[in-house]
Amino acid sequence: MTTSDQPATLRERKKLRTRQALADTAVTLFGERGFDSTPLDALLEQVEVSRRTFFRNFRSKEDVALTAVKQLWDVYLEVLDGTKKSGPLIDVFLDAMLTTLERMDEDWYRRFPLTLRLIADSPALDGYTLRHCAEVQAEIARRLDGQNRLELRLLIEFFVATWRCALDEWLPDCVPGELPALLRRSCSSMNSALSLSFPA
Amino acid sequence: MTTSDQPATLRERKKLRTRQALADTAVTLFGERGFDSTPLDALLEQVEVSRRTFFRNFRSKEDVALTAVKQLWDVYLEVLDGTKKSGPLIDVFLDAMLTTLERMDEDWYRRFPLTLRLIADSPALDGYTLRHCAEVQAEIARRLDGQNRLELRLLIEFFVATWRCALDEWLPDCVPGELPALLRRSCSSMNSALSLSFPA
DNA sequence: AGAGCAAATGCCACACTGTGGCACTTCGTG
DNA sequence: CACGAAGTGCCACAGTGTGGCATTTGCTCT
Repeated sequence: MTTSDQPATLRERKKLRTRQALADTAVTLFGERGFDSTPLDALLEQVEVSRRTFFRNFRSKEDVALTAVKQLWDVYLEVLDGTKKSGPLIDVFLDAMLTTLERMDEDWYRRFPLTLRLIADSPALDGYTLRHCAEVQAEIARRLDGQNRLELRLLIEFFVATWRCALDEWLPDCVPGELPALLRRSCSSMNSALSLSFPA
Repeated sequence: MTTSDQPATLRERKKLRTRQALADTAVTLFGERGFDSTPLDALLEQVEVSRRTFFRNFRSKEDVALTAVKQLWDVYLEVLDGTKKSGPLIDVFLDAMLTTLERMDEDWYRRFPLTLRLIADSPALDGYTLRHCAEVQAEIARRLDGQNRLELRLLIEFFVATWRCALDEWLPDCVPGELPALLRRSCSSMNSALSLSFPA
């Protein structure tokens, strides 16, 4: 479960509520009408906030649509920080993601698949997501900063790529319980992928 | 050297010239004033074409800035098609890229580093590039479509990621002759990256 | 409880990207 | 030389994102 620390002040709670309302309405509204073909104004009208307010809460139209993705990686970085990093790094990365998936709540498992479908349908959104992944990867590298930077960088790239492959296989059905197994399977295929020969 | 097949008709040559002028001026102009902070109008004014004409030649402002990147991958796909695909697939991918690098002409080696710096300075451009890479990867997968799709997909992801890592190391100096060696080194680090342990 | 303060919001205007319609020029072709 | 087609320019418009400024709303201190 995600730690939902409620802010004390009423003002902050109110702001958080509009943030959630925007993110929540975004995935459903964009899901119904398409991300590219839905004007931002449609979202603003439905949530009843002004453009000014929206852009104080989110950087862009893409940003609000990808809230679920960002939440995942935020939790992932937290989990990674609280992990004793020993043994094969790939296992560290994998275990951290499995733990992260356990921590996400039910509502997230409702919004995340919707978000993935938005991404699959919109190249612009996909590019934005990939860029976000790149930032997360840089952040991971920064926190683990060791000697062999090239190999570390490569491993991080490989892991995130493997994660995205697992998501692609998960996408059609999006049964929450199946995702960990798919991720494990992808990770266990990494080595044999490298030694793949042609023809098969 | 890139195959510069000149179109017979005068009209097509003219159109091609404006295309090249736009792409060429774009990298230098954006390089001087920054991609995000340079209005498209500045480019149009310098090349003396209307917006209408520009958007018939390029999909977006990002598109014209990334011409060199697209050219690289276009050639890469050609080379890959003309390669006898046998043995370890990773070597096939690597060799194809080495061949591709040999085929690019001098002017490309002037524009490509400029483009990389643009990308490094602009998140939006970076996202667009990553998205383009994803499309290329899908295209590669389509052409090799074999049995074990997951592992093939993984390998392609890994290779392109490794290529991008090599580019990052190449970026500071951008000496054309050094790129192949950097790419070889990155590729030869792939296996050890997977078995990386912590602490180092 | 009331006054003052700071944060959040809404409204307005603007810059920039990208698209579609339409007229005009220019090139290719009979 | 004339006709058709491709290319181009001009114009207007939708949509995204930003900044200024007044107003409201919640917080805090007396």
